[in-house]
Amino acid sequence: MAPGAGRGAGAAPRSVDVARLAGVSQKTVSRVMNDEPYVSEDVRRRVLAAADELGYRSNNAARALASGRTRSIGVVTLGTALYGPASLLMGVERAVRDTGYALRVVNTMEGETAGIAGAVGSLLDQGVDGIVISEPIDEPGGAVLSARLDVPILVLGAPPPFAAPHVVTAGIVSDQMARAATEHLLELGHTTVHHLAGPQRWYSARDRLEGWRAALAAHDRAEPPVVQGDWSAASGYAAGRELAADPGVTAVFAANDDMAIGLMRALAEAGRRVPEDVSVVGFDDTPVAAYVTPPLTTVRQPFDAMAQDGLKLLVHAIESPQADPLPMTDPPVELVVRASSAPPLR
Amino acid sequence: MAPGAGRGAGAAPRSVDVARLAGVSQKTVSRVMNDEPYVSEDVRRRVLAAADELGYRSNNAARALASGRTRSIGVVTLGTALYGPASLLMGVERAVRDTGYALRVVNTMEGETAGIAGAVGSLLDQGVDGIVISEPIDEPGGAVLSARLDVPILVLGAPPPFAAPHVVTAGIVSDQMARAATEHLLELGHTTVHHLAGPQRWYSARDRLEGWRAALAAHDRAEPPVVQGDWSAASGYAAGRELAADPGVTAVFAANDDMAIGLMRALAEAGRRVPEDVSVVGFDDTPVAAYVTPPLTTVRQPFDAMAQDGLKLLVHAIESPQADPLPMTDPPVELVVRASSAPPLR
DNA sequence: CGCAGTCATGACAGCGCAGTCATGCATCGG
DNA sequence: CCGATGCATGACTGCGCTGTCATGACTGCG
Repeated sequence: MAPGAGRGAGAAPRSVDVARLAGVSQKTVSRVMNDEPYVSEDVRRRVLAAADELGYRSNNAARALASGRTRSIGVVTLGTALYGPASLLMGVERAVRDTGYALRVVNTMEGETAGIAGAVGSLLDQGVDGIVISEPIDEPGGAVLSARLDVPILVLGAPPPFAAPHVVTAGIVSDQMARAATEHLLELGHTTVHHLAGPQRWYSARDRLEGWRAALAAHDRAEPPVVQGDWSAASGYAAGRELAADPGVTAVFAANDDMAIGLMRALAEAGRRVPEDVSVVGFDDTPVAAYVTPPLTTVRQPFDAMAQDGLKLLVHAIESPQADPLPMTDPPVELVVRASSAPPLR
Repeated sequence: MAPGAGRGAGAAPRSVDVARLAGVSQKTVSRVMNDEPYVSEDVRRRVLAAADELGYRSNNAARALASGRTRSIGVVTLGTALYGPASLLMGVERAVRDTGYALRVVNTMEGETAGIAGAVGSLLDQGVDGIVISEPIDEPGGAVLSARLDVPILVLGAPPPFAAPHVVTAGIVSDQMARAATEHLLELGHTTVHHLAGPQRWYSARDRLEGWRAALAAHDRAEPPVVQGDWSAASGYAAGRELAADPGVTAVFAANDDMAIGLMRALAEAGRRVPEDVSVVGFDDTPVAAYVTPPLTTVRQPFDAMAQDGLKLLVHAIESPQADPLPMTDPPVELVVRASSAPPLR
């Protein structure tokens, strides 16, 4: 920084420049900018006018340094365009913006070395007041968080994959939804329901598996072997070729819509009609679910509500560190029945 | 800030703490942390060991304040989970991370008052070294950027919707791809090709329209009326009911896969077979495109490559403000031919 | 009328880092 | 053998803001 450089015309205006123009002290400008009390209306107006004239924007770095708070929240997501995670991320962005915080994003990829803990670390390096971990997955070696974790963490869609203080969780409703989906098929008259599961490293996949299992148990049904997929339509297709060969399969609950779509294609190719021969239920209600052949019965998740509820908790934890955590409300779930599920032919 | 509070055990360590432990000056710690030259190997090791022992992380706000750079890049996206924009956002995240910058995200929603200019403003408030605008749309009143825009901007997937200095653009290849898709249908022997367009506020929608138009013109074909959709499968379905009623329609190029899927469903319901009666080509190659009925011929966009190329330009503009802009390389495009397109029956 | 209380404002310091410059020590060439 | 050069390091300062405290003006009340 050249000491005698003066401040060229290009330099961004600072609060003292505004202060000078408004004829007040720099501190008063700060008061106005932060909506602090004890500023007369007259002064407030003058300061705002001066700020506007100069095109003043307060310097965030300086504010963060002086106040010790960055007013930003970091999000860790899995770097995938899958409908569920992507929708949840959009919901989080909206919810964060509503709270007045800024958003920083770090993705992790499956199989990446640093993983979730690395992503959290990079957010802490950047300086955030809180962290959201969206749909975490299990990682090899387990996620070990920095011991000096001093910001609250919200884990969305799963119980935290690690032990840490200040952790709140929201939006664990998959199992109830999965159970509802399975029971829908049982109530249609199917003897049992097969499950096309997501990758078991994902909590949401395990959760849906549990919901399916609970529904079968509640109705005293035998539990057929689980078929594994990886969320992709391709894996659903592969699973479908297997299931199509088994005439005992009359109903399948897939852990997401993409797999359900791949599954239906394999069934069609094998000459098994949906829903006459096999009923299929998906999960997510992706935008195309209603328009594939046949239209897919599926479960709609309230991503926005989950994100909003969760962020309320997080912001509460940030701004009232001492207070008790807020109670969770379960967001509304919806089973959308379409043509892919029907009573079995007899 | 309590003056006499001392620094409790809970306080985050600062560079002077590291310096004290390593027996060097605070400035030397700064040198080591920033990989500056003129530090002996011995000292470097001692400092790193001390930092590790204390769990030191440099304070980003202080660094930004002292250096005048935040080392972060802001992204403005449309807040949608649509496959295309979401994939591009993921690509941008990865590319930003590769450059060593942090990422801040602000969404805009269609119809939101603040719009793109507001999102850019909020990023400038936060302090970013560069801005990426991903798939901008036209806004009512036009986007007027702050006159005091002093950071470079990268517009991804469109020419900038506003005039501003320091703007670079990348990834405008939709029209070529759309043209290729249309020509694929013409070469199969179709007399003409109908177009199911995206919302015309989106540049990418207009671009695909232009490509389609160019292909028809190059082959001296009449240009049938354009059908309007909004990217959704529902709008594709609505358009499909219209098109199905017209026996002259034998080939349709849809501006994205979701609309193509809705379209195919409407055709099926109307008793028009795909591809025997009507060929359909989509755009995006969403994960389910290969598994719908029939599997969809579509165009695959190189989102990651677009993001990486674009960010290379942006970082160059950030770090070498004087230098000429880097040349653009066109990323690879791919037409994926599947069963939804075939020669017309005669 | 005098004192306490409230409101409105300013002076000052310090947040934790990087930039600038000074300094001390080793190395080299003539 | 001595000045010129290069390397390694430290002292000091300031980035632009917020927190704390001091100060003065104004209000109400006994």
